Amino acid sequence: MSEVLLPEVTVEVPPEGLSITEVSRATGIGVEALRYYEREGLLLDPTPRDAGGRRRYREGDLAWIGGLVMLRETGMSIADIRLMADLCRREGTERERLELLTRHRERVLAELRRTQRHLHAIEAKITSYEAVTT
Amino acid sequence: MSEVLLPEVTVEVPPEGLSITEVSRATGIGVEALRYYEREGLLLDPTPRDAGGRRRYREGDLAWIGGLVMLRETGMSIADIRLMADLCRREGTERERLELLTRHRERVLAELRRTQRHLHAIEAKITSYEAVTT
DNA sequence: GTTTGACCTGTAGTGCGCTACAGGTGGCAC
DNA sequence: GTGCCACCTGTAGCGCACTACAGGTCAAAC
Repeated sequence: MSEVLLPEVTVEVPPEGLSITEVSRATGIGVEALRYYEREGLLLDPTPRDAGGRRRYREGDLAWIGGLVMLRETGMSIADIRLMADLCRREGTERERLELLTRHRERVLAELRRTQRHLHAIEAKITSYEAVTT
Repeated sequence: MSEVLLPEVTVEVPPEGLSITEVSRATGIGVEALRYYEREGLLLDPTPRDAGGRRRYREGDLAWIGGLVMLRETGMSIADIRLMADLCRREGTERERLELLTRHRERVLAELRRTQRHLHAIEAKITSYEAVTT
């Protein structure tokens, strides 16, 4: 079975899991950043280890990391992601999770709209330069 | 005459210009940041001063700052904005300015599309939580 | 058995973009 | 003339999110 990590990324996860370097390559997150996220409590639970103490990421770990990437890349702070992880560890916190996500969505939407406005202005400038440089 | 600073912000600029605090309020940029931008060579030319050495921003200064805000808020680095300012001080650099802007537009567009993809995923999650918490 | 290399922990350092003083000046209000 | 306040310069400090060691372990490769 293969795991949909991000809309544009799919990974095959063998039964023994993936090494940290493999996850890094699949997600685009650096190895040090992956360890940092774990240290900071951003993962749902500590990554399972093999006999030698090395991290082995399973499908569930990958799924969570996929979500984490989306939150990070849309600008959610480390502190808020930790909050989300803390909530997801406790049952009956669905309402709070929903609130956190909803507030995040509002911020992302506002930022998206602002960027689009600015983009239009930038494109107008580009057009005027194109007229000059032809 | 009133100046269109940003698509959503218009300022009345008196003939003697605006003080740094007034510009700060109009643009949302902090006073310290405005001084920092000037120090870093992000302004087209040093802001004109009154007899006492205080900055007095005129329409032209405001127009440039409006553009600067758009570049910053779409994620252009301080270094690249300085580059743009350097180019705009020299004539015959229109082609380079166009290139810089075009590369920036590509980055902004890519980021915008990624954010939109992530937003869809976040909204799907929100929907599923809404189903649970009703 | 030793070399190689990927991994580990713990801690210190980095880059960016501000932000916060400290210490001083200029001009108006009273 | 003395408060007071907004402004000035110069420099130091900060918050965030990593990133880079140093020094060590473990397992397979030779």
